[in-house]
Amino acid sequence: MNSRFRLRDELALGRQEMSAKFYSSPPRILRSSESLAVAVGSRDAIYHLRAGWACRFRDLPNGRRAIVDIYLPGDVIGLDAAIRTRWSEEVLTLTSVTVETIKAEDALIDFTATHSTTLYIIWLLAQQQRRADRLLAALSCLDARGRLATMVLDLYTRLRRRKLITASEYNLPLTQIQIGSYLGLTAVHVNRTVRLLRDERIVQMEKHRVAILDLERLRNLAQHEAITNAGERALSEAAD
Amino acid sequence: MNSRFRLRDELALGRQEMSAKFYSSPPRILRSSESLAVAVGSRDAIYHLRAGWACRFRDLPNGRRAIVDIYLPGDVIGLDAAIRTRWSEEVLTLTSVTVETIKAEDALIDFTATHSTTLYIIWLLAQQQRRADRLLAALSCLDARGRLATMVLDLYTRLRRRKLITASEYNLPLTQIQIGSYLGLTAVHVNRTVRLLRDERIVQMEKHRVAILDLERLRNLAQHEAITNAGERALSEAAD
DNA sequence: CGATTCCTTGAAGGTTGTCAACGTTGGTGG
DNA sequence: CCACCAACGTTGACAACCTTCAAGGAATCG
Repeated sequence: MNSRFRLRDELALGRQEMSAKFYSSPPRILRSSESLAVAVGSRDAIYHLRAGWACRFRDLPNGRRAIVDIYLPGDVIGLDAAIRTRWSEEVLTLTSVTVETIKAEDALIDFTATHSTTLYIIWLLAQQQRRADRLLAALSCLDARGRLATMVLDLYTRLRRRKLITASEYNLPLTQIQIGSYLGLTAVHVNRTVRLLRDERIVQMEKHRVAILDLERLRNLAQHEAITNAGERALSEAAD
Repeated sequence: MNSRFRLRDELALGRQEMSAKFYSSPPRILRSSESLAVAVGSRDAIYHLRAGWACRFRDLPNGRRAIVDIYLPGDVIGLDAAIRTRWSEEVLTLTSVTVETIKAEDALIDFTATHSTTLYIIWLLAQQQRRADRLLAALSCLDARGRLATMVLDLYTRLRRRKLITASEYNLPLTQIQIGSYLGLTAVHVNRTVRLLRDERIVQMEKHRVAILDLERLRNLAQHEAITNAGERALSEAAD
């Protein structure tokens, strides 16, 4: 139990230290729909998203695109890319964005020199994996309604945890085409499903604005069990 | 360029050091279809799979199961779980298995004390993320044939890279139900798709035995571009 | 050698994709 | 300020893919 709290403190410390490192670099402002790598001019860089949204995607030869992750303000991008062997993925801004940048090679050596930042990096990578697993389960097991519910709920939870919103309403800067790429659906069917959820008075989505009307039914659709262990939630929030 | 090779060496070193740490623990033998956490009696442990296959999955309240990752001999399991906040996932053996185990709390502190093992951990986590991303893209963009092709090709590549096979043929200890859970399909449809690929003389699958008959068409189905950069492949193999 | 699990196959129905057309919005330049 | 253009959103009809249900056969394990 004791080591739990020590871990919590280490992570919080690691986050602060990392934040400080990023803060010493000049922030850059990017427009919407820009490629991070192209805009910054380097492929091996680590980014700290200070404001705005971004996404990581994969283009297939057949012309389809899969969005594999969505980044919110506060997220760190490219930690794994620094070591990643090949690069079949890119990061695109979804809104105009403010990022702090560090050259990957310097950064990784730098970060791993300190124990707390090392742990924080591992924690960040684990979080990212967790997001991927959740999306994977949704794509694998749920129909369009369930997937959309999962996305709405996930983003809601992340925004709330980070105190970027307080109400059950937020801005979603994704086109229906992009939502489709994220959920493995066509834009047409996303449209139909959005209408469905609105008619059922579960979620209202229009003009990049999302309002959750019935959180319980939304959780149910997303097959998301809402059991929360207070102690572990504290850990998860400590470093966020 | 120079730092590339230094990184390669660091990773190889980290792998050796970690291997040695695992080697000092008594190996355990588990039967097929056992839960790792239950069998070992601890939830927060890190495993080194010395022999056999395993998988990580997520059960949804509606009774469906999503297999989110497959582990092969040589894989390290549970690195992220050590720090992971909650545990909605479990690991199940697919065959009888030999594992080396380390208590997570000790291990993480131990591993992150050395720079090379730290880098190796990050590399392992990045690899795992990469697998998840590939699967995500397959589920999102491909139909049943494409997904099955992706799985067959992925496992083939991993086994080959690790020198566990040399021919284009290998043992696949998954039932069609499990393949379905992995690819987001029903067992019935997996069955039909297997037949399809066999009739087209692309892949032969029967009795847990896979034989690739036409690698090029398989790559095509999986929408997998086969560009390989020699230098980066060397990096990827160094630590594998 | 039961008994269970897994594989296999057919028929029917549901979900999602495709195609096509039109309305809406937002940005740009005349 | 308006006109234009290019995305994006919306809707309907139809086809394709996949699931469900059902039942029988094969394999595996105690």
